[in-house]
Amino acid sequence: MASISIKDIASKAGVSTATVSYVLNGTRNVRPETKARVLRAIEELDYKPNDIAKSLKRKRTDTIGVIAEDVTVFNTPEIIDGINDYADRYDLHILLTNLRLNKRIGKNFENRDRYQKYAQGAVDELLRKQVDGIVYIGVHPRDLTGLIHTHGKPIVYTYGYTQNDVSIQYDDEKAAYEATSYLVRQGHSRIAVISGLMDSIPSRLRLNGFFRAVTEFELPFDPGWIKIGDWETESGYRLTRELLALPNPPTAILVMNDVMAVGTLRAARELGVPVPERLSVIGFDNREFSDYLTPRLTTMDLPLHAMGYASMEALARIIRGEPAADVAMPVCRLVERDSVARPAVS
Amino acid sequence: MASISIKDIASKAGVSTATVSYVLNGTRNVRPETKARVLRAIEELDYKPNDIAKSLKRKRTDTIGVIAEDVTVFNTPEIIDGINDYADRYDLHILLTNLRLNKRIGKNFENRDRYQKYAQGAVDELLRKQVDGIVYIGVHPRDLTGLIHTHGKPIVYTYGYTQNDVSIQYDDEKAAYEATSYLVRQGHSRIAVISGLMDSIPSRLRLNGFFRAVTEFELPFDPGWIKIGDWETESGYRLTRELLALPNPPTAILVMNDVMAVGTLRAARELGVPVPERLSVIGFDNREFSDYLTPRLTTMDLPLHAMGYASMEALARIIRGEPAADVAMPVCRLVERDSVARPAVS
DNA sequence: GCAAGTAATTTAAACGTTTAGATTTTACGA
DNA sequence: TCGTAAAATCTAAACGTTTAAATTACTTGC
Repeated sequence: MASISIKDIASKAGVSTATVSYVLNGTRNVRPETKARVLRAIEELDYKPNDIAKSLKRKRTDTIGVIAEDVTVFNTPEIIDGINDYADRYDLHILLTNLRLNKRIGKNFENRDRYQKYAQGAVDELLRKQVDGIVYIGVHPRDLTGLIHTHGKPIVYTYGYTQNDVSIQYDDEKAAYEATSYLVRQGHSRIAVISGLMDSIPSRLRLNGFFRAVTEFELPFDPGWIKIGDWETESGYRLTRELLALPNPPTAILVMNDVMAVGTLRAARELGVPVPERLSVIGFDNREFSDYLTPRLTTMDLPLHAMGYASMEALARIIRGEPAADVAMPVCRLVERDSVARPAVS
Repeated sequence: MASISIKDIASKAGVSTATVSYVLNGTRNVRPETKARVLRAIEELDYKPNDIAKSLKRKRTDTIGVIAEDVTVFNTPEIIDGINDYADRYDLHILLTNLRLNKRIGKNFENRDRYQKYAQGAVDELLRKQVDGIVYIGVHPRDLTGLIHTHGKPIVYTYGYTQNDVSIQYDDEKAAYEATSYLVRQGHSRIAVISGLMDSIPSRLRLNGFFRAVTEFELPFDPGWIKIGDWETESGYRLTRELLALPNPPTAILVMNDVMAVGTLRAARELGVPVPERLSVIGFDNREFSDYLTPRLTTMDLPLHAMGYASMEALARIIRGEPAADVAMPVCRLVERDSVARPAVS
C-alpha cells in the first residue's frame, strides 16, 4: 500500500507487469498504443521505479563503493569529483565510505591494526550492499592488498602505489623531471631539492626524476643540495635556511610539496633573499593556497580529477571483463606563477 | 549459483531459512546448539548477507542520500566528514551525489534552470535507490524547496538558509558579533568591515551581528567604514586600500571571508602598514591557507563537521518520527593567530 | 479466407531476504 | 506418564522487479 508499484500501473493500464517492464526498459517491442497507455498510467499515478527490487533481480546495482582514507585531505575531494563525473555520464551511483584516518588513527598512521579493522569493515559493508566494484583513494593501499577478499568484486586503487592490483597514478618521476627541466630552461643550474619523507614512494620517484634531469642536462651536483624534509612547513623553513647558508647556495629549489614551500618562502623572506629575484622556488601539489602566497607559488598541479575519472574507467572495464591496462595515465602540469625567474647573473 | 545465500546455509545447518534469519538478526530466541550449527555453516561457507534483498523486504535501506552542490568547495568535505561520523556510529550508509555546480554551471550560478534540472535529477535518482532520507549541502536550498516532491522521504538542508524545511546552520549573526567583541576587547574602537555580496544571507546576518556589537559597545561609527566586497581576493585588496586612504582610517578590519582577507593583507603590506601593529585583521572561515599567510590570520572557524553531524541527527529524528527542532545549533569559534593586536596608541 | 510467420503480450518463476502465523519440540508439575 | 504451557522451529507469503517461455494477436501472401 505504501508506494505505487509496477503492478498498480499494470492493472491501471490493463496490461501485465511484464509489458510495463518492457516499456520501462525498452527491452522488447510494444505496440505504440499500449505503450501510450502504460506511459499515461505511470504519469497519472506518479510511479517511481524501485531500484532495489531491480538490483535484486538483476544482480547488479550500478553502484560503485568508494573508500576514501580521509575526505578532508586536500587531494580527495577532487578525486571524488572525477569519480562523480564518470558516474554521472554512465549512470552509476557512489556509495561513499570515509575511513576518517587522520582523525581516528592520526596523521602518522601509528595504529596499523586499527586501520586494518576499519578498512576490512568498510569493504565488508560495501560488499553486503552489493556494489559492483570498489575504488580506494589513499596512500596506504599496500596495507590493504591481500587483506581484502573481495568476493569477486573488482577493486581499483588510486593515489597510492600498490604492486598487486590495478592502480591509477600520475607519473611522479616525470613530474619532478619536468619541474627540474623547467628550472633549467629558465637558466638555472645550481638546483637544490627539499624532499619529503624517504619512506614515501612519491618522494623516491620524484628524486629519481630530479636526478634524471641532473644527469641529462649535466648539471653541477652537490650532495649538500639534497635535503630531506617531513612534508611540513617547519621543515621547509629549516632546510631552506640551511641551503641559503651554504658557501655555494643554489639559485633554485625544487620543493616536493607546497606546504614545505611555504616554509621556504618564509625563510627566504626572513633572510632578505628576494624570491624570485635571487631564489627561484617551485612547489608540488598546486594547493589552493599557493595562489595566495607572496610571491604566488609556481608549482606542479596534480591531475586529481583525471585520476578519479580514470579509476572509474578502469573499474568499468574490469567489470565488463575487458583489460584495464590501457587507461591513460593522468599527467601533471606545471602552473607558472611568480616564484620562478631567470637567475641573477652573479 | 553465484553467491551463497541464506538457503545454502540453512540446508547445510539442517534448519529453515527463518531460523538462519533469526540468528543473523537476533530477532527471536534460538537454541544455543542450533545457533552454533548455523554460525558454523556461515563460517564454513563464508556467507555474506545480501543487504539488497534485506532492504527490499524491510522497505528500508539504512542509506542516506547526500546531495552536495560541489564537493570541491572548501566547506563540503568537512561537512561530509561530519555526516560520515554519524553514519559510522549508527550503521548508516551514504549515497553521494555531487551536483558539480561550479564546473557545470559556473560559480555565479548564472544558469538557474540547468540547476533545477540537475537537482531534480539527483533527487529522483536517490529516491529510486530508496534512500531513507536526504541531506542537502549547499547555498541554494531556496531554489530546491518546493521543487522537490520527495515522496514522503524527509530532507534536511545544511549550510544554506531555507525557510520551509529543516535546516542546520551555524549562527552567522552571533559569529560576527563575537568577532567584533573580540576586537573591542583588544582595545579597538575604530572598526571597519569588508562584507561579502549583499544578496547573500550570511553577509546580511554578519552585518547585523557587527552592528549589534557597535551599538552595544557604543563604538564610533562611520558609514565609510562599511565596504561591500564580492568574496574575492581582489575586492579585499581594493577595499582595504580605500579604507586605509581614509582621513580617519580604522585600526581593525573585520573581513567576511579569508579569501578577501588575503587581499587585505596584501594591500596593507604594499602600503607599508604593518599587520597587526598598525592594523588588525580578522577573517572568516578558517580556511586552511590562513595558517600559511604572513602574518598568520586570526579568523572565525566554521563548525562544519558539527553541521554535518547535526544534519544527520536531525534527519534520523525525523525518520523516527520525532521532532527535529531540538538538535543543537553548531557554533563558530575564534581562532587566535597573529593578525590581531592591541591598537597602537596614536 | 486460411495457413504460416511474425509481433505483441502474458504467465509464472526467480532474485535473497524477513516475518506472521502455524507447527513441532521441550520442559515441567501433577 | 501425561497434559499443558512455553520455547523453538518451520511454512509460506511477501517485498518489486526482470525475463525465459508460452500464448495470443496480428500480417501477409496465396
